[in-house]
Amino acid sequence: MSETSRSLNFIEHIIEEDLSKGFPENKLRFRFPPEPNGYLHIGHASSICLNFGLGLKYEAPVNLRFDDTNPSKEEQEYVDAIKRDVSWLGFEWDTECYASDYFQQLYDWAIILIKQGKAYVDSQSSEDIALQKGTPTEPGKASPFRNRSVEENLQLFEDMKDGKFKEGEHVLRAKIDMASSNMLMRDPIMYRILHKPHHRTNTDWCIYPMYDWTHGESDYIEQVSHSFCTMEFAMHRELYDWFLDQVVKETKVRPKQREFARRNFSHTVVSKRKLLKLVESGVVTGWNDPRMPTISGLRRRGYTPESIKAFANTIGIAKRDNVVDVSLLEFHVREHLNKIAPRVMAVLNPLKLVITNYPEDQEEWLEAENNPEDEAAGSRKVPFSKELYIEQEDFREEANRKFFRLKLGGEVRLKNGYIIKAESCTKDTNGNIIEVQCTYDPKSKSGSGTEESLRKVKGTLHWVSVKHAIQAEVRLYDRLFTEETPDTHQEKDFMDFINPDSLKVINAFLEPSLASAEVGEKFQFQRMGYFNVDKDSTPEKLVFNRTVGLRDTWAKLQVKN
RNA sequence: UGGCCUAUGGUGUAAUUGGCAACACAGCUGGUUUUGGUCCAGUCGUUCUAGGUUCGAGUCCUAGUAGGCCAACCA
Repeated sequence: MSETSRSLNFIEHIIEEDLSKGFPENKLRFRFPPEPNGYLHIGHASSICLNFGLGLKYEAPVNLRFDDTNPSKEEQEYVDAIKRDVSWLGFEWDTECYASDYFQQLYDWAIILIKQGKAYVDSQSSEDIALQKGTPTEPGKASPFRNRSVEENLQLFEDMKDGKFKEGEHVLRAKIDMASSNMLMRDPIMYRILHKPHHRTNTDWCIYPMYDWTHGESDYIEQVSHSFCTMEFAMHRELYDWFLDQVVKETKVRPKQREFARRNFSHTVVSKRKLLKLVESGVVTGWNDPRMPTISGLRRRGYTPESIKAFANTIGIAKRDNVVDVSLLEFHVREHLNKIAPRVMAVLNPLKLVITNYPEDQEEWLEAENNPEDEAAGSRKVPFSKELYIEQEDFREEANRKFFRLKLGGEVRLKNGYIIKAESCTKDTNGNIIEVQCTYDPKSKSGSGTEESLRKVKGTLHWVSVKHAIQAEVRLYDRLFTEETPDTHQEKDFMDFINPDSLKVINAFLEPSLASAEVGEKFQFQRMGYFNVDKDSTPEKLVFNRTVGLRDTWAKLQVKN
């Protein structure tokens, strides 16, 4: 689809309208402003694609700005992870910025506000301040310190900065309107004292600016034209504008905040607080656990940047509440992986198959196509012999016509190999089938062109030669939560809905070509799904993650019956 | 009981700004296929409610209903 024919989302409409009203296109500038207090998740991917996508569309710079005003939650590890994730998605930021770079400017502006009588030092406890704030239906009451003299405010604020007070002793507040229907306008706090080292400014500061005082001014300093954030900040816009009013010069671009709805996804949570809890409680192995909806988790799971970006484009951007079904994300990985992933054969649940009329010591290396979707992918050889593994689910003693797989007396093709017929099977003392005996038609070899090779049989099975197979650990993932919306129940905690079977580790048998597979490499295990090599993998012990299964109409039929 | 935001198929978004409600996913039915994959064809189903303006309303107005957000020295 061409860029020009695509319909615009409401954000693009806003930009187009500004442009048509005369805003110069070369002054367009955007930013992606994460707080480095956790890893980026799939919801952030939407925001990243929005902002950087806009940058690409209008050839405008996009800054990566870390909103690092709270040293008690923020860490360098998160900064590094965020940069890695944005880059991995394929975006390039214009300037790497930090709100902490603006601490001095913010401080200087705060002094001006104090001098203008628009800010004051409040020396009450946070409890008292909260009490005076009123409620949504009742106006707040003025602080007894609201009318301190400018001189006193200046002195106190300087002393705050100089570390003469303990945490919580004083705060700097903007003097706005204690009766505003918008609670955020009731003299919001601009600075608090925090005797904590910051990951960038270390102990240079012991007063830290609050979000509202920082964000709009940072946008202004960077000359960001359009500042997009999620809906929960809608009420903050009035304050954003008020703070901007105090500093803007008409010769410069005045940033405009607009809000869009955050993305919710079925069967998972997307809130850094909740994701942190999953990490800290040990439910998952870390922020990059393949079950996590984080960008690092998806990357490790085997998702591609292309698939995530295509997904983000498809779900678009709007203002209403939403729950995006994971199947849409899965569709996009399958779509991409189908085009690029080499096909290989791997047996996840082995059942031994013995070809009774195949010579004991014979082996053949059969030609196998690497990717039917990509001729350039070429082909490889896979070893065939008398004893093979097939999937347990692919054999039944008896079955109806709907079962296209192997059954006693029935025929099936072994992918890239021969047509076989099941003759008998043996069971253990518990009645479990442990081996199937079959015969093969030597003339039916795939690609040989013989009449027999052209015969149509309904089923085709993947297989692996027992003697040539290599073993690997395979990690099968399922959704992390059993509930579609685990965090929307009033009485239950989202942790109550954790799926105990979200990870299943098995030992699988793979065709030998996989021995040299490298970390991150992606494959389609034919008829099984898409898999990639996990970072835990070593040449001695391969480890694969299942990214996503294939679309499985057979499984659907089974569920119905 | 205050303020702000939102409401279009099962899900997510569109609708040339007042002019035949469209796209993708999911579902269902067939076809092709040496992957029950891919691909192809078909099918299902929608403007929260009630009024109003208009030749004409998803779009504008009024009232209602439902959902989300707001009383952190978090962002």
